[in-house]
Amino acid sequence: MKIGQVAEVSGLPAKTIRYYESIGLIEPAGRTSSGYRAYQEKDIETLKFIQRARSLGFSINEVSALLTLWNDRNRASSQVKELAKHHVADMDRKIAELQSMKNTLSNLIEKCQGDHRPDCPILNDFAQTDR
Amino acid sequence: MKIGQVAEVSGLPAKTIRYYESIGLIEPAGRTSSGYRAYQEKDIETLKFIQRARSLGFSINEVSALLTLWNDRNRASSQVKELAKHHVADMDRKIAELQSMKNTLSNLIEKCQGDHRPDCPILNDFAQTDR
DNA sequence: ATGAGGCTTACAGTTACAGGAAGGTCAAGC
DNA sequence: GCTTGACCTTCCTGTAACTGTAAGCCTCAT
Repeated sequence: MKIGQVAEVSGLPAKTIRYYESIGLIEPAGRTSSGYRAYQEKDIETLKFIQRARSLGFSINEVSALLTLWNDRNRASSQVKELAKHHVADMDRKIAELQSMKNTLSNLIEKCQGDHRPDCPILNDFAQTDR
Repeated sequence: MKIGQVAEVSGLPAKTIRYYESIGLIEPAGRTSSGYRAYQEKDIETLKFIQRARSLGFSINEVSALLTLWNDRNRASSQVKELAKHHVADMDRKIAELQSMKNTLSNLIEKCQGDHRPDCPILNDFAQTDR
């Protein structure tokens, strides 16, 4: 299979697949006689695995760790669980931060008339020096 | 005031202040005879404004727009409100995305024993080819 | 054999800075 | 007068995870 088809079935852009190879996340693919990348079933499964993990927000480094665990028949499931829990904790932190920023800004928006007049509580708040 | 003190009162690292100058977000600061940046009260207010806007998650580009609006005595408050609402919508999207990823992963985590045994529903799910 | 579309590499651009090197400046202390 | 240490300067590199673009092969159908 050539990279274009692999891109379709894996859900990852061809460009991204080449990138993953370039940073060493995946093994260099085999090549046809003319130099095109040639993928095996196993490679495609790996790329699908990566796509799935990335879509859940794991970083490339985390995905790399997950791949290692996946390929280690004897790993303890606790290792995977720990990694996943860390990631959930990260997401929780980000959600809380976004929520807090959103709440603050929403409050300011409510106070702003939003008409043709220049007076704006949002800008006034940003400009407030004593907070 | 020199950049170090400005960093303290504005809450922005000196490095960041220089960076903002380099990308044109703020006007180049004045200089002392020996070449150090010298800041006026107005500059400091601007930097505080930027810090506040950035802390609410506005991008540099958005902050730039906000600064322009702030300096335009005749802008309509509706312009500011629109910009802010866009940003809240962005944050809402991000929150929803994170929440969805978190829910999916949390479900998988619950199913994983997390003990010394290798069997792991999380990895199994990632490896699932038919989804 | 020719044209379309897929593949190749390589390099630049994105966002918002942080780290570090090499060197100039300033105030205080001996 | 000199040194020391803190602060300042510019310049370059690195980060995360790609995306865009250019210039040039390869393949296949007509």
